Amino acid sequence: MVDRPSDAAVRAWTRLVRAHRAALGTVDARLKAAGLPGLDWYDALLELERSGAKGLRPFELQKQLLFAQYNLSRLVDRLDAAGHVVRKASAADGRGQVLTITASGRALRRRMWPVYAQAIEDAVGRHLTESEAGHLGELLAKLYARQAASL
Amino acid sequence: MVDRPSDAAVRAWTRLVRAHRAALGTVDARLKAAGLPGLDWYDALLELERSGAKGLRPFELQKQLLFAQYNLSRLVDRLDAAGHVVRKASAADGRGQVLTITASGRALRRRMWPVYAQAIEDAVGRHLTESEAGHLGELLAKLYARQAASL
DNA sequence: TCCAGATAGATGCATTTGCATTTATATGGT
DNA sequence: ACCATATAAATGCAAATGCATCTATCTGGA
Repeated sequence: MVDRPSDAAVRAWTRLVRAHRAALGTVDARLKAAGLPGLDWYDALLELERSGAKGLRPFELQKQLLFAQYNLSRLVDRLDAAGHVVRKASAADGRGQVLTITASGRALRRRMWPVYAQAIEDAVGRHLTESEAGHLGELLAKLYARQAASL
Repeated sequence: MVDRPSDAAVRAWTRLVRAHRAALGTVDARLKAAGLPGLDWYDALLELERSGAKGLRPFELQKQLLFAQYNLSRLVDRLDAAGHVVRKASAADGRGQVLTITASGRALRRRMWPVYAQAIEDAVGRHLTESEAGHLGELLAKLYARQAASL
C-alpha cells in the first residue's frame, strides 16, 4: 500500500526528530558531566530493577527497550563486566539466559536518577506547562502503541 | 536551580524517546532496504538544497541539524567523497568553507524522498489523525523552540 | 599594533555500532 | 523420532561515533 504522508505527519515527524535530538543532547551531556554512564545503562538497569528477583531474558529487555539484538548483547556484556548485572543460564530454555540486577546495579541507578531527573526537567519540563506535557505524553503514547501494534 | 520534573514531564520524555526510536527504526530500515543512505544524508542534502547557490557554512549546517562538530565534519567528508557536495574556501572567513550541493546530490535527495515519505506515513502518519498529527507537531515545535532558546 | 581569547574545522585514537554470520537449542509437522 | 525451520544469543570485521586535541584564523580590547 502506497500513501503520501500528510503535511501534518511530515511536520510531526520532523519535529519529533529535532525535539528528541535536542532533549537527548541535554540529558546525555548532564549525565556525562556528572561522570555517569549513558541513558542506555539507566534504561536497562531500571527495567531489570522492575523485574525484581525473577529477572529478565535478554530478548525481553531488547523488545522493551527497542535495542538491536547485538547492541543489547554487548550492553549486557558491559553491565556484567562492571558487576551491575548477573547472567545465569535459563532453566526453562537452554538457548537463553536470565539477567538480574545486582546491588551495585541498583545503587548506580539510584545515583543516576537525581541527575537524570534534573536533566529531564531542564530539557522538557521547564519548557511546557503541566497540561501540555500531559497532552504530549498522551499523543506520543498513542503513536507508540500503534507503531508497536503494527510490527 | 534544582527542580524535580513533574510526572507528566517524565512521561512525556520517556514516550518521546520510545516513539522516536520506533519511528526511526522503521524509517532507517526502509531506506536501507531500498539501498539508500541514512537520514543524516537526507537532512544535510535537504538543507543544502534549500540554501541554493549561496550554500551553507559547515557550522550553520551543524547548528541546523544539531550534529556534533566532528560528526558533521565527517559527514561532509563522505558527501564530498561521493560527489554530492562541493567544499570551497570561504571568501569571507579564512578559517571556513562554504558547502554547496551538486546535481548528483540533488538527484540523490530526490530519489530518497518517495521511500522516506512512505516510511513517514507508515511510522507516523497512519497512526494518527490529521488533527492529532497537527497537534503533536505543534507541541513538539514549542518544546524545540524553547529548548533552542535556552541554549 | 599586539595579544589573549574565541571560533572554524580537522583528526588520532579508543569505543560503539552495524552487518552478516555462527552456534546452540527449541518447536512443529509428518 | 526426525528433520526443517525458527528463535536466543554471541561475535569478527568494517564503519561510525565520541573525545580530546590541534591548527588556523578571527575579534576585541589595552
